[in-house]
Amino acid sequence: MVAMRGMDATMTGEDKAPRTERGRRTLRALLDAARAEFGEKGFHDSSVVSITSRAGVALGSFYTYFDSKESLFRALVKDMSGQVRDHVAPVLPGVGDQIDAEGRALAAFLLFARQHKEIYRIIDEAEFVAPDAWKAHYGTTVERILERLKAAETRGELSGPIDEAHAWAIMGMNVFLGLRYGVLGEERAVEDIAEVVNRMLRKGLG
Amino acid sequence: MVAMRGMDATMTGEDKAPRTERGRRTLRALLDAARAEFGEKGFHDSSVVSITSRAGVALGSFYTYFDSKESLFRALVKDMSGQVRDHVAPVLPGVGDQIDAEGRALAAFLLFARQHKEIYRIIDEAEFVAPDAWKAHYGTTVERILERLKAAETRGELSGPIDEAHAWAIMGMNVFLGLRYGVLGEERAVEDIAEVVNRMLRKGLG
Amino acid sequence: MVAMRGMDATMTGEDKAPRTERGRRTLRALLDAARAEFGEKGFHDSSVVSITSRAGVALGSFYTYFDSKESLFRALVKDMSGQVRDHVAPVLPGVGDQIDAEGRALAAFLLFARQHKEIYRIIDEAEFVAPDAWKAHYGTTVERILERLKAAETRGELSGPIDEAHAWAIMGMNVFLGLRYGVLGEERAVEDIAEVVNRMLRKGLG
Amino acid sequence: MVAMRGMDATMTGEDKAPRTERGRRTLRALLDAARAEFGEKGFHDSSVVSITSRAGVALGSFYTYFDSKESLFRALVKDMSGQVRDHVAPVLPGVGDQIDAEGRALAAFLLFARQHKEIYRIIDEAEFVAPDAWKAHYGTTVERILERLKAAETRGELSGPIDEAHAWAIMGMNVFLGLRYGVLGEERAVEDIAEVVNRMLRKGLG
DNA sequence: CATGAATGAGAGTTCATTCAT
DNA sequence: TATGAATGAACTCTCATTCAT
Repeated sequence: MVAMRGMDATMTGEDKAPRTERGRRTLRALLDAARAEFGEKGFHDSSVVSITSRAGVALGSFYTYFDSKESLFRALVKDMSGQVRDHVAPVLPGVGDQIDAEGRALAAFLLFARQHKEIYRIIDEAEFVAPDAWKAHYGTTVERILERLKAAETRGELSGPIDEAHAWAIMGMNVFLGLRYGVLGEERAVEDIAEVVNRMLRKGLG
Repeated sequence: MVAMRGMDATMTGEDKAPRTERGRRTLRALLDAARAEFGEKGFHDSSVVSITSRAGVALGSFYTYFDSKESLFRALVKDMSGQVRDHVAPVLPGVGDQIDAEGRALAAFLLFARQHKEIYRIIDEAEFVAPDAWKAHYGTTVERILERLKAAETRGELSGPIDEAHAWAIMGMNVFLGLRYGVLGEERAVEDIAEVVNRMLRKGLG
Repeated sequence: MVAMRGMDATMTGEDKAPRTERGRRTLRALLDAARAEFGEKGFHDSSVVSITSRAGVALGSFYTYFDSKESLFRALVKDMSGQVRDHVAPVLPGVGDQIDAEGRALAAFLLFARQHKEIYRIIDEAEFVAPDAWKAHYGTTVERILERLKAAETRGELSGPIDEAHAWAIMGMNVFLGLRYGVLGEERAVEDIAEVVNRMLRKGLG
Repeated sequence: MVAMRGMDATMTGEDKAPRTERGRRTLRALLDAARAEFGEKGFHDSSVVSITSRAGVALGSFYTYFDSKESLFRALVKDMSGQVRDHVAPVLPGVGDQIDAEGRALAAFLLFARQHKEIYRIIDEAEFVAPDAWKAHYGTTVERILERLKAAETRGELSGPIDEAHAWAIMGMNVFLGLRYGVLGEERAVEDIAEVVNRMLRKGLG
């Protein structure tokens, strides 16, 4: 992904790891509190005091585990990005061709978004707060989509030529459908939405 | 859309309108400075002092025209939302069917995004800073797309049934393609991208 | 009044007098607006813009007539102080002795306070905003009371020796009774209150 | 009144209480600094920076203990109101009748005012800055006076009928005598002033 | 490891006053 | 005289981060 050059997806290992069981519990509590807080109020209206008080730990303890409010946010974005991946990956192999698989992936993503509505607020805000993590998220997502499409093209399932733009287009569709039918409203079945896309991808609208 | 042409969406309702020519110049300077500042640094890293100093006016003058930093941001979002609309609308009528028209719309949008790269930072951040303006932007955008698709369906140009999900899918594609090929990189011609989408919408990928 | 040394009761003639009829009307409008504004909101929560807009004149016009917000306030305090005096003085001569006269004075003052409830807010706040005007008000008031009492003592109406403390005591009674039965509530007739004081002054409570 | 003795009226309900000894010291320093600052300069000319710098603590520490400049002022008014009460109450029981007792109360109040000259500036300004605390102060003061007078009337010490107006009259006398002979000048002995009032209340001026 | 008081840079906002028109 | 835009000093309050206990 040429445009993604410069993204730093490898900034793992910052922040301090807990060494005791008690420490592990405190860290967990902080992460959960942060996810709720950032999801509800956004990065700037969230405060470290509020996060620690949600977590039931002392203010100072925050800095035992994180270097800064930003570094916690970054950790959260990476975590959620990974979770999406882990949630969607298992449904990709299955009956049917790649277009069917993309439909299943969208359905799985919609389900995930419904269970974790805060994901949009957090990942979207990463554009401003943690640009590297944000670029990493969308960069790897689009790369994965493109690889799948290329492989399908090679297998003759798609009438190419497939290029990067297709992957961006599909990611955009998924993101906005996830926003609309995952977060903003749940009035339609995820399979229904997946079917709409499936038809579009298979035969177009014409 | 036509009804919107020329109307100053920036100063609707809130904030005070200037009564003299000098005041009009000051207001213009503030809006321009704000667009640049917010586009470069985002809402929270932008400051009113910095905006006024860019604009070459005194700090206090800001509050002659705007109630708050937020209200300026809101005004800007509405303004840019209107500009996108005004930029895209003229290309919609033309030769070919609705799918061709959507392709032209995307190309026009890409050109606009290239000329106004700050639009993404500003409209995206509105999700957090001015949620109402943000919802209004995407809400009217999707409505307009849906109307066009429905009309085309009625004309028999599209093999329905068309529903809201199609509009969201198309908006998502456009937004992410605009981000990728309008803002992040300009290595491909806008017609090229439009053609990719055109093919997808016309015949799918199958 | 030894303690009042230093008060500047003579600062008349500051501010600019209007020379035209139109100017006279503007000045009048400003004074009326100021009285209402200061009475409602107090000095610090009142603003020059608000006063001028109440008066229906332009902001800049304020400085055509007053040097500053404070100087307007000072003018108002002197004005109201004079009005109290002018309202009470006429009732002093009359049937009965000096104690009767003091009762009539209190009744007249209560009536005035009921018609001009803002007087308390304005004169009380003068302690902080225009100390000289405040000292002048209470200084001349107490002097006038003391003179009357001394004269009555000379006439044999009072069993002396009368001194300054009596005057302060009576002024204090009047001020607090005016606050209670003039401003805070009007449930008792002013003659009723005057009668209570009359009895106290005539025979005490014992 | 007795029930009030020793209780910290300063920290009732609002504002945060310190949990450590160090915190207690900081809070104390802030309160002392505030009393001096407000007493000298009044509420509006006092600033939080100035108060904290007097107290020798950082600006931010102010907000560890108080919600706002106003809330500190309110706390101070309540505190001083309580202190007056606690200072005067002990002298009420004693030899003689209720009129003697009121004289002792006035003398005690004068002494207190001499030691705490800032009390007038602070309580008077509360009319504008903390109206509730101001009303509470004068309301409870007048109630207590009225109760004492009624009880004395019942015991046959006073020739009634006593009503609320008497209490307001006496409070007014005390307040203005306290201002004149407690704050503005100390040239007369407090017993002297008390004696003047004693005679007035016992036999009137007639 | 946990605690919470202390710190202070920095931000947004107000408004009396000035002044060009 | 009247107007209202322009000015900028001054102020309150926030909050991420540090550190002594």
